[in-house]
Amino acid sequence: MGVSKSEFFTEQQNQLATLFKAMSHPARIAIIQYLLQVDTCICGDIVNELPLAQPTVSQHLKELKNANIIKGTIEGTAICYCLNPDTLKMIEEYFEGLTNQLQNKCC
Amino acid sequence: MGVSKSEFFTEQQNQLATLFKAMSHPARIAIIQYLLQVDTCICGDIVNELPLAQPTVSQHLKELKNANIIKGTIEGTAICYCLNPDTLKMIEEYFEGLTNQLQNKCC
DNA sequence: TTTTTATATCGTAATATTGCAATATAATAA
DNA sequence: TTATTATATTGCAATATTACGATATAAAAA
Repeated sequence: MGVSKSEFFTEQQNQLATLFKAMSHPARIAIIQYLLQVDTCICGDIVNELPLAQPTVSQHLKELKNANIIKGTIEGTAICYCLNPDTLKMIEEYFEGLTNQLQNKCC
Repeated sequence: MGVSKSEFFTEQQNQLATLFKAMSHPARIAIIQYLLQVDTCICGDIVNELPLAQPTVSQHLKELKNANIIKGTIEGTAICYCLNPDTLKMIEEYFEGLTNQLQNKCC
């Protein structure tokens, strides 16, 4: 059907899946890595950094913003995008807990 | 077009995107969490744990296996699935490096 | 051998994602 | 005011994902 049966899973499971979906495209990974690499948050040249047309980049930025992975504030005619440390920290802590729990297992 | 222009991105960016795509569905998050919770790796009852039909679960397991997030070994008539600590540790370390780099930024 | 049990694969319908041209919007510059 | 510049939205074609019934496979049990 193409529809995730999200109503059968917990809210946490759906939230995590949404976060990972936002990061499941190389262009969006590239955006994250670019925002990490630049010194300042006053950007506005993300479109030129990617091998994709402007509407496509805009769409990817929107998805990252919806997932709270990046923040965008209007800066005159440009828009200043930067990473959201809270969200990334949250994901890090999830994997930290995951690997910690794993250490007590077999495999 | 529906086709990711993966050839324009680095191998690392594509690999990360593939990993996150494998984790971008609540059923697959549920599988990971279930494998983490059970004491032993001798499983084979994952189908009963999920609110999805057997072919659907089989498909999700295949995707997690392709992404190297879980390992499956034949155990008689059943199949023993367990998490792959190496892959999960790798993702954890990626986010660790990411949040460490973020601490020196503004925002 | 036949049956049962566990899992995989095929085929297909419903829906989602990706990408971009065209166009809209909205702020600044001329 | 009329450009110009930066970004967003719309519409749509190509492709991918999700789900599952039907069926296949393959090992163990009867």
